[in-house]
Amino acid sequence: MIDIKLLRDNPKKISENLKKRGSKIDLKKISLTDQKRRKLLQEIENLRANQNQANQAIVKANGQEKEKKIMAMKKIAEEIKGLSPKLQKIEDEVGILILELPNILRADIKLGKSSDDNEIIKIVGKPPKFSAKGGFPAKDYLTLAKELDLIDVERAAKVSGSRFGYLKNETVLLEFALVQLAFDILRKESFTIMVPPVMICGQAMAAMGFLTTHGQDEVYRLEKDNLYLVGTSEQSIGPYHMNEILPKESLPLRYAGFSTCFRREAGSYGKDTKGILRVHQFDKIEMFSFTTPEQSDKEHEFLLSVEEKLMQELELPYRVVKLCSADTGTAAARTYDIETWLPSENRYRETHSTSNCTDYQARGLNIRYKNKATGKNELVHTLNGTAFAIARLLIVILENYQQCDGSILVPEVLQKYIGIKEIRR
RNA sequence: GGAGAGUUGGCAGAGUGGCCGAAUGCGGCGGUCUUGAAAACCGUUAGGCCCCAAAAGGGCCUCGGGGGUUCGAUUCCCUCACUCUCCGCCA
Repeated sequence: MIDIKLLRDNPKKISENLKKRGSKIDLKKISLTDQKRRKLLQEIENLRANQNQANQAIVKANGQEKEKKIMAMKKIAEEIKGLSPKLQKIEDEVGILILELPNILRADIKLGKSSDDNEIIKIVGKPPKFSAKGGFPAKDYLTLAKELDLIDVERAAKVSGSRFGYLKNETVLLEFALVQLAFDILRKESFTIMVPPVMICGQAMAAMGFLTTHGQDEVYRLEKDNLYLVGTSEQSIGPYHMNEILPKESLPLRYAGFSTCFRREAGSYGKDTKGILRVHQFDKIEMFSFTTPEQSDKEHEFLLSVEEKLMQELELPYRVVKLCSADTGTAAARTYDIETWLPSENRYRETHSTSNCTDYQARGLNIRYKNKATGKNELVHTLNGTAFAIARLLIVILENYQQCDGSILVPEVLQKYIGIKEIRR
């Protein structure tokens, strides 16, 4: 969440930010509710101050006088009891409204209306030219997977419904090879690797910025146990340091988590319905950093560079895109996507995303560090980035590494992990 | 799933209705002493919110979370969460 004080001190900054993002949130309503809240809070605090003073007097008094004073206090106690639920209600209201406000965009974010306005930062590698090179048209990954018995979505539909898949045979080997490659590289870059919980409590989910009215539709909730399934391990790594004050020397603090990710994909009916590009369940390795405010932009570039390194190791053609104002997610102040070439669609598709969430998540999580210069505890910045979203990586590997004879080469860097050089039947 | 015990500051650990944001010890920070260090001694050491343009200052809240009893709750009651021990079940 953003700092509610900003609503008082610099509401213009917020309204301009909302405008850039194309958001229609009613700022006035939040502002008025907050004013009401503070007024009521003052009232109650004054009454409590009275009460506290009077209680001191009661301690010292005796006999009849004590009785008298106690009787007098009953009225104030009643008054406070009457006001408290009102305050509670209005605080809840403000709490919900403030969660809707998106993070303040970084100054370098380009104004835009949709993903069409995203900036292409760079293009690395060349898309393979199938018809020219091998004299054959590129098959899409589902065709390849069917021919080679690598992915089964038909039977998954029977067992689980739409948007699920079984990985089979070499795709399973490839998954674990990708995991090993990622962890090998990330450990060298001082990430602490982890396998985090995939079920988290509501407080953690809300603090990470995923329980907005809009976001709620996207997450699975386990009603009986009041737990949420994570849509990315970012959601369980961020809260790892909830309510802690981190030693400044430890920053930047880097984690990389492997987890299954669960997404309802509520708003995406009809979009990417085939195959495993957009599924309810997939595995992913996610990077996550805690930094000081000064470090975070540099760390963002670092996370992007790690993503690129991983892609270059696999020798996949990709481009880097900086999302425009309208396409940047609620919690993020800046987001870069990596889009990898997908031959069957003859275009780049998103495989990675890295965001600087500045203090937006840290505020809700209450994660701080001691700033020695000011002597105060200040909020850290949090950043996240995809190392490998396995399902999508499998797709781009299968398609980009396909051969004219229908087999698929295993990227060289992965061969040592699985002991085979190609997939063929 | 059943039975029991617990949850207090950075840590350990007192406190069983008001003088308790909280004894004491350890740790941390600063100082004295010392060429330097250790020891000893002295001092200091939680967080959040509100008012105030800011500073100064003032106020409120927090003893696992929430609720209740009471003029007043760390202390009594209810409830939830978590931790530990034993039994059952289980990979």
